[in-house]
Amino acid sequence: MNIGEAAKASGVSAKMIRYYESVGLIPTAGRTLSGYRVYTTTEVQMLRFIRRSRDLGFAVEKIEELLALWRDRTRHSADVKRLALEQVDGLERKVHEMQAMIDTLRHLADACCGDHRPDCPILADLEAGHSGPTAQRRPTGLVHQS
Amino acid sequence: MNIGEAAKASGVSAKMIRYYESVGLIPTAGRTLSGYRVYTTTEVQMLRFIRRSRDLGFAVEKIEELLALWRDRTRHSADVKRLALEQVDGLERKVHEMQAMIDTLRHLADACCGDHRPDCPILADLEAGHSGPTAQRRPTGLVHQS
DNA sequence: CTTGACCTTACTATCATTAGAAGGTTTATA
DNA sequence: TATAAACCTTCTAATGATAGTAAGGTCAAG
Repeated sequence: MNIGEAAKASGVSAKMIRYYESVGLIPTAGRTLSGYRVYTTTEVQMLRFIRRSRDLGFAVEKIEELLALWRDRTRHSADVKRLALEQVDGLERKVHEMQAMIDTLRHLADACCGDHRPDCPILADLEAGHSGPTAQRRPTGLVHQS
Repeated sequence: MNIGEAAKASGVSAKMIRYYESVGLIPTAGRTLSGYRVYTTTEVQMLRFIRRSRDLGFAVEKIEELLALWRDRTRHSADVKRLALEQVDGLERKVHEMQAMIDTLRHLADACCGDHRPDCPILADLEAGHSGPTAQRRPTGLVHQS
Protein backbone atom coordinates (compact mmCIF):
# COMPACT_ATOMS: atom_id res chain seq x y z
CA MET A 1 0.00 0.00 0.00
CA ASN A 2 1.50 3.33 -0.98
CA ILE A 3 0.76 6.66 0.68
CA GLY A 4 -2.12 7.54 -1.64
CA GLU A 5 -3.92 4.29 -0.97
CA ALA A 6 -3.27 4.60 2.74
CA ALA A 7 -4.68 8.12 2.61
CA LYS A 8 -7.88 6.95 0.95
CA ALA A 9 -8.23 4.00 3.29
CA SER A 10 -7.67 6.06 6.44
CA GLY A 11 -9.22 9.39 5.59
CA VAL A 12 -5.94 11.15 6.40
CA SER A 13 -4.42 13.11 3.51
CA ALA A 14 -1.02 12.08 2.18
CA LYS A 15 0.28 15.46 3.24
CA MET A 16 -0.81 14.89 6.79
CA ILE A 17 0.57 11.36 6.87
CA ARG A 18 3.98 12.74 6.00
CA TYR A 19 3.53 15.48 8.57
CA TYR A 20 2.58 13.02 11.31
CA GLU A 21 5.65 11.00 10.44
CA SER A 22 7.84 14.10 10.57
CA VAL A 23 6.63 15.08 14.02
CA GLY A 24 6.98 11.52 15.32
CA LEU A 25 3.30 10.79 15.83
CA ILE A 26 3.63 7.70 13.69
CA PRO A 27 6.78 5.62 13.14
CA THR A 28 8.77 6.14 9.95
CA ALA A 29 7.12 4.13 7.21
CA GLY A 30 8.86 1.39 5.28
CA ARG A 31 10.12 2.20 1.79
CA THR A 32 10.22 0.49 -1.57
CA LEU A 33 13.52 0.33 -3.43
CA SER A 34 12.54 3.48 -5.28
CA GLY A 35 11.80 5.36 -2.07
CA TYR A 36 8.01 5.17 -1.95
CA ARG A 37 6.49 4.87 1.53
CA VAL A 38 4.79 1.54 2.22
CA TYR A 39 1.91 1.01 4.66
CA THR A 40 0.49 -2.09 6.26
CA THR A 41 -3.11 -2.52 7.42
CA THR A 42 -1.90 -2.01 10.99
CA GLU A 43 -0.50 1.38 10.09
CA VAL A 44 -3.67 2.31 8.25
CA GLN A 45 -5.61 1.37 11.36
CA MET A 46 -3.38 3.70 13.37
CA LEU A 47 -4.07 6.46 10.88
CA ARG A 48 -7.80 5.90 11.20
CA PHE A 49 -7.40 6.09 14.97
CA ILE A 50 -5.64 9.42 14.55
CA ARG A 51 -8.28 10.69 12.15
CA ARG A 52 -11.08 9.82 14.51
CA SER A 53 -9.25 11.45 17.41
CA ARG A 54 -8.81 14.64 15.40
CA ASP A 55 -12.51 14.59 14.58
CA LEU A 56 -13.11 14.66 18.32
CA GLY A 57 -10.87 17.71 18.59
CA PHE A 58 -7.88 16.09 20.27
CA ALA A 59 -4.58 17.90 19.72
CA VAL A 60 -1.77 15.88 18.16
CA GLU A 61 -0.03 15.99 21.53
CA LYS A 62 -2.99 14.27 23.19
CA ILE A 63 -3.31 11.78 20.36
CA GLU A 64 0.23 10.75 21.14
CA GLU A 65 -0.92 9.84 24.62
CA LEU A 66 -4.00 8.08 23.30
CA LEU A 67 -1.90 6.03 20.91
CA ALA A 68 0.46 5.06 23.70
CA LEU A 69 -2.48 3.81 25.76
CA TRP A 70 -3.93 2.07 22.72
CA ARG A 71 -0.74 0.11 22.26
CA ASP A 72 -0.32 -0.62 25.96
CA ARG A 73 -2.22 -3.78 26.78
CA THR A 74 -1.61 -3.20 30.50
CA ARG A 75 -3.19 0.27 30.39
CA HIS A 76 -5.75 1.40 32.92
CA SER A 77 -9.00 2.48 31.31
CA ALA A 78 -9.05 5.23 33.94
CA ASP A 79 -6.21 6.95 32.08
CA VAL A 80 -8.14 6.92 28.82
CA LYS A 81 -11.24 8.20 30.55
CA ARG A 82 -9.24 11.00 32.14
CA LEU A 83 -7.95 12.14 28.75
CA ALA A 84 -11.46 12.07 27.34
CA LEU A 85 -12.86 14.11 30.21
CA GLU A 86 -9.99 16.59 30.01
CA GLN A 87 -10.88 17.02 26.37
CA VAL A 88 -14.51 17.58 27.29
CA ASP A 89 -13.38 20.23 29.78
CA GLY A 90 -11.31 22.03 27.20
CA LEU A 91 -14.10 21.97 24.65
CA GLU A 92 -16.60 23.21 27.16
CA ARG A 93 -14.39 26.08 28.15
CA LYS A 94 -14.21 27.15 24.52
CA VAL A 95 -17.94 26.68 24.05
CA HIS A 96 -18.69 28.86 27.07
CA GLU A 97 -16.38 31.56 25.80
CA MET A 98 -18.00 31.55 22.41
CA GLN A 99 -21.44 31.44 23.93
CA ALA A 100 -20.59 34.60 25.84
CA MET A 101 -19.55 36.25 22.59
CA ILE A 102 -22.74 35.07 20.92
CA ASP A 103 -24.88 36.41 23.74
CA THR A 104 -23.21 39.80 23.61
CA LEU A 105 -23.44 40.03 19.84
CA ARG A 106 -27.06 38.93 19.79
CA HIS A 107 -27.93 41.46 22.44
CA LEU A 108 -26.22 44.23 20.50
CA ALA A 109 -27.75 43.15 17.21
CA ASP A 110 -31.20 43.10 18.79
CA ALA A 111 -30.70 46.70 19.84
CA CYS A 112 -29.68 47.70 16.31
CA CYS A 113 -32.61 48.58 14.10
CA GLY A 114 -30.61 47.58 11.04
CA ASP A 115 -31.92 50.05 8.52
CA HIS A 116 -30.50 52.81 6.33
CA ARG A 117 -29.67 55.10 9.25
CA PRO A 118 -26.10 55.26 10.56
CA ASP A 119 -26.87 55.12 14.29
CA CYS A 120 -25.79 51.76 15.62
CA PRO A 121 -25.45 50.45 19.17
CA ILE A 122 -23.07 47.75 17.96
CA LEU A 123 -20.51 50.30 16.84
CA ALA A 124 -21.21 52.33 19.94
CA ASP A 125 -20.33 49.33 22.07
CA LEU A 126 -17.16 48.55 20.16
CA GLU A 127 -16.16 52.19 20.43
CA ALA A 128 -16.78 52.32 24.14
CA GLY A 129 -14.86 49.13 24.67
CA HIS A 130 -16.28 48.59 28.11
CA SER A 131 -15.95 44.87 27.62
CA GLY A 132 -19.60 44.44 28.52
CA PRO A 133 -21.30 41.94 30.76
CA THR A 134 -20.02 38.83 29.02
CA ALA A 135 -16.41 39.69 28.38
CA GLN A 136 -13.14 38.08 29.29
CA ARG A 137 -10.71 40.43 30.96
CA ARG A 138 -7.71 38.90 29.31
CA PRO A 139 -7.39 36.75 26.23
CA THR A 140 -7.42 33.10 27.17
CA GLY A 141 -5.82 32.05 23.94
CA LEU A 142 -8.64 29.66 23.27
CA VAL A 143 -10.86 31.38 20.80
CA HIS A 144 -8.79 33.98 19.05
CA GLN A 145 -8.82 32.35 15.70
CA SER A 146 -11.42 32.45 13.04
CA MET B 1 1.94 59.10 23.34
CA ASN B 2 4.48 56.43 22.42
CA ILE B 3 3.63 52.84 21.60
CA GLY B 4 3.96 51.56 25.16
CA GLU B 5 1.57 54.13 26.51
CA ALA B 6 -0.85 53.51 23.65
CA ALA B 7 -0.66 49.79 24.43
CA LYS B 8 -1.54 50.34 28.07
CA ALA B 9 -4.32 52.75 27.20
CA SER B 10 -5.88 50.49 24.56
CA GLY B 11 -5.27 47.02 25.91
CA VAL B 12 -3.51 46.05 22.67
CA SER B 13 0.10 44.97 23.07
CA ALA B 14 2.85 47.02 21.43
CA LYS B 15 3.72 43.95 19.36
CA MET B 16 0.19 43.74 18.04
CA ILE B 17 -0.02 47.46 17.34
CA ARG B 18 3.02 47.14 15.09
CA TYR B 19 1.49 44.05 13.51
CA TYR B 20 -1.82 45.79 12.83
CA GLU B 21 0.09 48.62 11.23
CA SER B 22 2.10 46.21 9.09
CA VAL B 23 -1.02 44.50 7.73
CA GLY B 24 -2.74 47.81 7.09
CA LEU B 25 -5.48 47.50 9.69
CA ILE B 26 -4.43 50.84 11.14
CA PRO B 27 -2.72 53.69 9.30
CA THR B 28 1.02 54.14 9.70
CA ALA B 29 1.65 56.01 12.92
CA GLY B 30 3.47 59.31 13.11
CA ARG B 31 7.09 59.32 14.24
CA THR B 32 9.29 61.41 16.47
CA LEU B 33 12.62 62.64 15.14
CA SER B 34 14.28 59.60 16.62
CA GLY B 35 11.86 57.19 14.98
CA TYR B 36 9.48 56.40 17.85
CA ARG B 37 5.87 55.89 16.87
CA VAL B 38 3.46 58.54 18.15
CA TYR B 39 -0.24 57.99 18.89
CA THR B 40 -3.13 60.38 19.33
CA THR B 41 -6.21 59.72 21.43
CA THR B 42 -8.14 59.06 18.22
CA GLU B 43 -5.73 56.28 17.32
CA VAL B 44 -5.92 54.84 20.79
CA GLN B 45 -9.70 54.83 20.45
CA MET B 46 -9.34 52.89 17.21
CA LEU B 47 -7.09 50.40 18.98
CA ARG B 48 -9.67 49.94 21.71
CA PHE B 49 -12.28 49.35 19.02
CA ILE B 50 -10.06 46.67 17.55
CA ARG B 51 -9.44 45.11 20.93
CA ARG B 52 -13.10 44.90 21.70
CA SER B 53 -13.84 43.43 18.27
CA ARG B 54 -11.20 40.75 18.79
CA ASP B 55 -12.75 39.95 22.16
CA LEU B 56 -15.96 39.26 20.29
CA GLY B 57 -14.08 36.86 18.02
CA PHE B 58 -14.04 38.96 14.86
CA ALA B 59 -11.25 38.14 12.44
CA VAL B 60 -8.92 40.98 11.52
CA GLU B 61 -10.46 40.93 8.05
CA LYS B 62 -13.91 41.58 9.50
CA ILE B 63 -12.56 44.24 11.82
CA GLU B 64 -11.34 46.04 8.74
CA GLU B 65 -14.94 46.18 7.52
CA LEU B 66 -16.18 47.24 10.93
CA LEU B 67 -13.63 50.04 11.07
CA ALA B 68 -14.65 51.21 7.61
CA LEU B 69 -18.28 51.41 8.75
CA TRP B 70 -17.24 53.10 11.96
CA ARG B 71 -15.50 55.84 9.99
CA ASP B 72 -18.31 56.16 7.46
CA ARG B 73 -20.87 58.61 8.76
CA THR B 74 -23.23 57.71 5.91
CA ARG B 75 -23.18 54.00 6.79
CA HIS B 76 -26.33 51.95 7.05
CA SER B 77 -26.69 50.31 10.44
CA ALA B 78 -28.05 47.32 8.50
CA ASP B 79 -24.52 46.62 7.28
CA VAL B 80 -23.14 46.59 10.81
CA LYS B 81 -25.95 44.36 11.97
CA ARG B 82 -25.30 41.98 9.10
CA LEU B 83 -21.63 41.65 10.09
CA ALA B 84 -22.61 41.01 13.68
CA LEU B 85 -25.12 38.35 12.73
CA GLU B 86 -22.67 36.69 10.36
CA GLN B 87 -20.26 36.53 13.26
CA VAL B 88 -22.95 34.97 15.41
CA ASP B 89 -23.57 32.39 12.69
CA GLY B 90 -19.91 31.49 12.48
CA LEU B 91 -19.59 31.19 16.23
CA GLU B 92 -22.71 29.07 16.45
CA ARG B 93 -21.45 26.72 13.78
CA LYS B 94 -18.29 26.20 15.79
CA VAL B 95 -20.23 25.78 19.01
CA HIS B 96 -22.49 23.14 17.47
CA GLU B 97 -19.50 21.26 16.15
CA MET B 98 -17.83 21.28 19.53
CA GLN B 99 -21.06 20.36 21.23
CA ALA B 100 -21.26 17.28 19.00
CA MET B 101 -17.73 16.34 20.03
CA ILE B 102 -18.60 16.88 23.67
CA ASP B 103 -21.69 14.71 23.39
CA THR B 104 -19.77 11.89 21.75
CA LEU B 105 -16.94 12.07 24.27
CA ARG B 106 -19.31 12.20 27.22
CA HIS B 107 -21.23 9.23 25.89
CA LEU B 108 -18.02 7.25 25.45
CA ALA B 109 -16.64 8.29 28.82
CA ASP B 110 -19.89 7.26 30.49
CA ALA B 111 -19.50 3.80 28.98
CA CYS B 112 -15.93 3.51 30.28
CA CYS B 113 -15.70 2.17 33.81
CA GLY B 114 -12.43 4.01 34.30
CA ASP B 115 -10.63 1.61 36.56
CA HIS B 116 -7.41 -0.41 36.49
CA ARG B 117 -8.60 -2.74 33.72
CA PRO B 118 -7.51 -2.13 30.13
CA ASP B 119 -10.86 -2.62 28.41
CA CYS B 120 -12.11 0.72 27.18
CA PRO B 121 -14.97 1.64 24.88
CA ILE B 122 -13.32 4.98 24.14
CA LEU B 123 -10.31 3.33 22.55
CA ALA B 124 -12.61 0.83 20.88
CA ASP B 125 -14.49 3.67 19.26
CA LEU B 126 -11.35 5.46 18.12
CA GLU B 127 -10.05 2.21 16.70
CA ALA B 128 -13.27 1.43 14.86
CA GLY B 129 -13.40 4.92 13.45
CA HIS B 130 -17.04 4.59 12.49
CA SER B 131 -17.42 8.33 13.03
CA GLY B 132 -20.30 7.67 15.36
CA PRO B 133 -23.68 9.36 15.64
CA THR B 134 -22.39 12.91 16.13
CA ALA B 135 -19.58 13.11 13.65
CA GLN B 136 -18.80 15.45 10.81
CA ARG B 137 -18.05 13.72 7.56
CA ARG B 138 -15.42 16.18 6.49
CA PRO B 139 -13.36 18.63 8.47
CA THR B 140 -14.93 22.04 8.36
CA GLY B 141 -11.73 23.77 9.27
CA LEU B 142 -13.46 25.44 12.14
CA VAL B 143 -12.45 23.53 15.19
CA HIS B 144 -9.21 21.80 14.43
CA GLN B 145 -7.11 23.81 16.76
CA SER B 146 -6.48 23.41 20.39
C1' DC C 1 8.15 5.03 -25.50
C1' DT C 2 5.14 8.29 -24.19
C1' DT C 3 1.53 9.94 -21.23
C1' DG C 4 -0.56 10.59 -17.05
C1' DA C 5 -1.02 9.51 -12.45
C1' DC C 6 1.44 8.83 -8.83
C1' DC C 7 5.46 9.53 -5.61
C1' DT C 8 9.60 12.24 -3.54
C1' DT C 9 11.58 16.54 -0.99
C1' DA C 10 11.45 21.26 0.12
C1' DC C 11 9.58 25.54 0.57
C1' DT C 12 5.62 28.75 1.30
C1' DA C 13 1.25 30.28 3.20
C1' DT C 14 -2.44 30.47 6.42
C1' DC C 15 -4.11 33.22 11.24
C1' DA C 16 -3.21 35.95 15.42
C1' DT C 17 0.06 36.22 18.61
C1' DT C 18 4.28 35.83 21.30
C1' DA C 19 9.23 35.73 21.84
C1' DG C 20 13.80 36.78 20.94
C1' DA C 21 18.04 39.18 19.27
C1' DA C 22 20.72 43.19 18.34
C1' DG C 23 20.95 47.77 18.59
C1' DG C 24 19.40 52.86 19.31
C1' DT C 25 16.91 56.47 22.62
C1' DT C 26 15.17 58.49 26.61
C1' DT C 27 14.92 59.28 31.41
C1' DA C 28 16.27 59.21 36.02
C1' DT C 29 19.62 58.85 39.22
C1' DA C 30 24.32 58.46 41.38
C1' DT D 1 28.37 63.67 33.38
C1' DA D 2 28.30 58.90 33.44
C1' DT D 3 25.56 55.11 33.66
C1' DA D 4 21.84 52.02 34.15
C1' DA D 5 17.08 50.96 33.48
C1' DA D 6 13.40 51.15 30.70
C1' DC D 7 11.97 52.11 26.76
C1' DC D 8 12.00 52.08 21.49
C1' DT D 9 13.42 50.22 16.67
C1' DT D 10 13.66 46.26 12.94
C1' DC D 11 13.99 41.57 11.77
C1' DT D 12 13.42 36.70 12.51
C1' DA D 13 11.16 32.74 14.11
C1' DA D 14 8.03 29.97 16.47
C1' DT D 15 3.22 28.28 17.42
C1' DG D 16 -0.72 24.12 15.18
C1' DA D 17 -2.76 21.73 11.58
C1' DT D 18 -3.31 21.97 7.03
C1' DA D 19 -2.96 23.21 2.02
C1' DG D 20 -0.45 24.67 -1.89
C1' DT D 21 3.28 24.79 -5.12
C1' DA D 22 7.47 23.54 -7.65
C1' DA D 23 10.90 20.56 -9.46
C1' DG D 24 11.96 16.15 -10.19
C1' DG D 25 11.71 10.77 -9.98
C1' DT D 26 8.68 6.35 -10.74
C1' DC D 27 5.20 3.34 -12.34
C1' DA D 28 1.50 1.47 -15.25
C1' DA D 29 -1.15 1.38 -19.32
C1' DG D 30 -1.51 2.31 -24.02
